Amino acid sequence: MCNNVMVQIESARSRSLNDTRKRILDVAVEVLGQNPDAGMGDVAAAAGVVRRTVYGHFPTRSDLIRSLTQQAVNEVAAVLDEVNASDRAAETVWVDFIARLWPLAHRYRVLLALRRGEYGEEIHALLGPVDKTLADLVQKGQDSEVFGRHLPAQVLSQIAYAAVFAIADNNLSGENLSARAAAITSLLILGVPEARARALVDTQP
Amino acid sequence: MCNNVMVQIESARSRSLNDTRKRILDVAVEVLGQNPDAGMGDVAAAAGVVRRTVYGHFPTRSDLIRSLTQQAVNEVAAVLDEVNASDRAAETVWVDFIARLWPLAHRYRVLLALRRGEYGEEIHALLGPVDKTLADLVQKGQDSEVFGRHLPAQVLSQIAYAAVFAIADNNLSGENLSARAAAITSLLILGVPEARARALVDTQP
DNA sequence: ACATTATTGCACATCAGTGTGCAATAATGT
DNA sequence: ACATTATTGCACACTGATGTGCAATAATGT
Repeated sequence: MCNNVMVQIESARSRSLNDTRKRILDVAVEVLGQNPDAGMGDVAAAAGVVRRTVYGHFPTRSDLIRSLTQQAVNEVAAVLDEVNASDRAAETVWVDFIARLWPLAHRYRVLLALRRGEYGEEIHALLGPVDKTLADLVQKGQDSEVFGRHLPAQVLSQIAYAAVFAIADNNLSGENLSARAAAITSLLILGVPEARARALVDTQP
Repeated sequence: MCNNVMVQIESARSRSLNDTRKRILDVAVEVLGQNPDAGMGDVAAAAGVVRRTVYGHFPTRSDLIRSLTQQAVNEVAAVLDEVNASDRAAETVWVDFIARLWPLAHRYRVLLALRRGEYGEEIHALLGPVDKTLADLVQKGQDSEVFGRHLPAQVLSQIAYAAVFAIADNNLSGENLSARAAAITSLLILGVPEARARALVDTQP
């Protein structure tokens, strides 16, 4: 019974706690996205705290990476599931997906950066469901003849959405402009004719 | 004059020397391509020599990376320059380029892997001329209306040939099959209609 | 056989990053 | 004011990778 009080107290401390924790996570996404080999010290410095504090929230570098990846995957998966819930045509779903993915793409390029090197396996595992859902969507598009068959759905989906991340990455100027461009390019990759691609993108803001 | 003899002797030793050096370079491409964070020890082990021997040929890890990158860039640049020499249409040149690039793509995915993290700047510098030539080629294609304008030539070229590397990477099965698929996909990215893309790829083996 | 050179094996110094412990201090809620 | 908790500042041990030095050894060309 006394324990309940303890628990309440513990959850009461959580304001400032979650605050710094969240800031560390945010800045870690940024730092590790730019340099996957950045250490705990770099993250701490960028977050404006001392290295020791980071270890207070994440006992291990692995834990930080894990939490980081988990959050990124969760957000992407949420977008994908939400968009994929309807029974619209694969084309339409894809356009919608890219449109909502775009704001996250540049931020979460850390996912692409971390897929190689040391934590690749783990990230691949976390990313598994997303990859599968995406592959299924592309497969569905291929079955209904709206997407091309020049590559198997599994790899085609990878290339198509990797391209979106790549475009977001090489994007130093107009954000709004490139959002359209990214969507159109990904549709081209999927084998959608340019005219049709433009029509799809423009009729769904 | 005696020095000449020395020089001759020094170049006479070069059989076995260049042999191990080349093997180390070859295996380093492989190892670092799979894991960019691999150390000198890993490379040595994979090459079947002792760590000390690697340091005998490459005084520093940086030197190894540099030589590695230089070789890769040289090969890609050679292909590109050779193909780009003629005054054929941009489409045709591109298809030719991809066809000759393909055998190198999987091997030199190390280039994409190393662009982030620690040596990114240096690699970017070495890759600069290639990137520029490629951008110019795509620009030329855009000027003659055979390539799309959904993205600026500079980033479009990056996306298009990065996709080729990505396809080569996700390629666990048919090599010959994917060579065509890679070429077609890259053309789609460049805004070439699918029918035209297939025609281009098929009429130029 | 001889001389030259590449390779090996081992020891060693160095360095950067990780992770921990603990007391002092600042911020917070009540 | 008080108690609780997060943060800080330092100390330290530990690990893994880098790079060097040197003598022993194997391989090579002449």
